[in-house]
Amino acid sequence: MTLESTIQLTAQQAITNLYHTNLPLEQIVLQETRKEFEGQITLVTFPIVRLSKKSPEQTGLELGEYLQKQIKEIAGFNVIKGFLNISITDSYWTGLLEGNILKPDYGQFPPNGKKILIEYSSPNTNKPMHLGHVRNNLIGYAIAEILSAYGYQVTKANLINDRGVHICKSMLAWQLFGNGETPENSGLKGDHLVGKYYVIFDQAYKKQIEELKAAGSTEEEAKKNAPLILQAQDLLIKWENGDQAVINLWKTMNSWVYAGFEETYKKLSISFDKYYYESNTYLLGKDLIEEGLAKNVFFKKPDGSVWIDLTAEGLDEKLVLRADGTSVYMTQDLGTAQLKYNDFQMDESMYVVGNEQDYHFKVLFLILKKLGKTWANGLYHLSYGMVDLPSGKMKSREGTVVDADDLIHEMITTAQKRTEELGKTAEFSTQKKKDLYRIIGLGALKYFLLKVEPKKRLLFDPNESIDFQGHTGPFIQYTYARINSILTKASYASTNKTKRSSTLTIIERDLLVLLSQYPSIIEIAAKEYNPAQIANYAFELAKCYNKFYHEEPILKAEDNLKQFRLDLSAATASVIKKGMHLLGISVPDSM
RNA sequence: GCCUCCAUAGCUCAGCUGGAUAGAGCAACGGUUUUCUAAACCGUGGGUCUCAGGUUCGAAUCCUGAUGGAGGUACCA
Repeated sequence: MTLESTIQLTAQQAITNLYHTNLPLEQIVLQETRKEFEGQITLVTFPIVRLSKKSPEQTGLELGEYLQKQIKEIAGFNVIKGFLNISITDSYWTGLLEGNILKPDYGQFPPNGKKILIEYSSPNTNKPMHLGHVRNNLIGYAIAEILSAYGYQVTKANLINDRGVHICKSMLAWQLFGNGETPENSGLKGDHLVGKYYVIFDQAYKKQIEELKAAGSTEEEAKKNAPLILQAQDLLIKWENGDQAVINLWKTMNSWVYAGFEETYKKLSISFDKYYYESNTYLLGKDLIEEGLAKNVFFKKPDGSVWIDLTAEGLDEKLVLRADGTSVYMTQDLGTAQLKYNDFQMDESMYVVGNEQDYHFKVLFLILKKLGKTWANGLYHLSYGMVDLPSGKMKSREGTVVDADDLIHEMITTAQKRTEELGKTAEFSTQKKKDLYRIIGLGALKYFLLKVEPKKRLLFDPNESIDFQGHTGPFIQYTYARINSILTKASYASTNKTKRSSTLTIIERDLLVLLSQYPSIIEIAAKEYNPAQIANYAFELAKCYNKFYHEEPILKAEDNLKQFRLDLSAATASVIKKGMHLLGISVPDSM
């Protein structure tokens, strides 16, 4: 049991004994004591005043005395208005170091027996990834790590959108204009090569539309009748019919894209346990349509199309199967949801997908519930905000995208430049430098994207480089490197007993209090599905350590104190490393 | 039209199960290096928490409405 819950329970007991009434536990509010007051834990006594029928001050005093008598870790208290500020003994805080914080599994919750499947990334194979995908990848990966630390058994899945008319557009453009270009003979990364033809298609298509309009067609007719779009649609039909030549081309071009994606994932240290391919799942779901018709969840319109009426839920009617019997997005997703459940029997299934699809997922989950799928209650859409540029939304076809590979490269280059300017790495080996620049550059990028709550939209200005100072990844990495340097110089080894002869300094205690909060931060991040909680905590911790580092000598302290401060430093380094690891960010030994 | 989400310092963001004087970083200005890594630390200035009501001992936080912004509302995905 944590000290906080002990205080809560004892306070509840105190209310029963002193005032002869009961107060539910959740109404006993504890918060961190604000810096300007003495104490570490504060009990808000306003809600209790109406039970005690005494002034807030008197109530606070009575509760404080009761708590101090019952709980040996309480060293003292003070009352200011409706706030009972409780001071905890130094030995409690120092005891946490060896007892908890320095243990290798600090922050790892025991298994909770629940399985969760997290689908994220889910790229299309017609173009390379951009900054929006990077945000998706990082959020998905971080959530997987956080939930894993919280005790879930996590499976990371990637559903690749590898078929459809958009893929055929790239294929067609390559056939028409490619002249046999391959990643090998052009030196282009596979996904970029395919993306290039996607853009070429679009340009040529637009040109045809203009020509048709000039010849008297309406915009709509032109879009529909342009030869290129007809050819692309023809290609899709051939693909669906298994035309060998088309399938071969599709396989070849997709293999280029996969090689490209793997490279990007590797650079981002993103990984998956399970891949689904839409080419294997796009026909699923039709049996669920039959099931829904039989259960009268769906209805058929005269033209044969199948719908669900959600007007009672405040939504619209939604198409689930086309009149010609072919699937729509919803059909596939229904089938894929069932497939995932058949594969894993998970308790929860998460989709990390942008907020532009909020409505789709609302409907998807609702339909599955209406179909009577009990597992549908475990479905969750982790909806995140779009990454916008100052000019607005990124659009692949208009070239207003921040390319993932370009950005990663730029970040690493910038990291190199900054580091060399500081001149600290002169004697590093070439390999060590290379690793370091990668760690710092990616640390800056990942932190930048993860420190913002997922649901909020994110503004990225390509003209303003991502910071390396202040509230950034490199700041935290630097703090780690600094600690590592001290520990190395001291040939640090953890002892079994951390003793602190004199009283703790304020900053030492602040640091210990922060360190003690790490597990509860993980819990909050896991419950909120919010990696930004971890990111902001790591920053607070690093900031607090830097202050400590400036205020107190470590290596020059006398033996007992020195060992304590080394333990404190080691604990901080360990928590920083773990926290950053949850975000997929590495920390360097020196920088 | 209807639905959903967002609005906090010049900029980027924390804080939101209601609690003390609303916090960081960047940018601006000033200071700290014979001392463990200055990617650091300390200080100054900067706020009608979009607006208007309501709930209450207490509202940035909850409720209602308005305004502004984003997204959705396709036999696209």
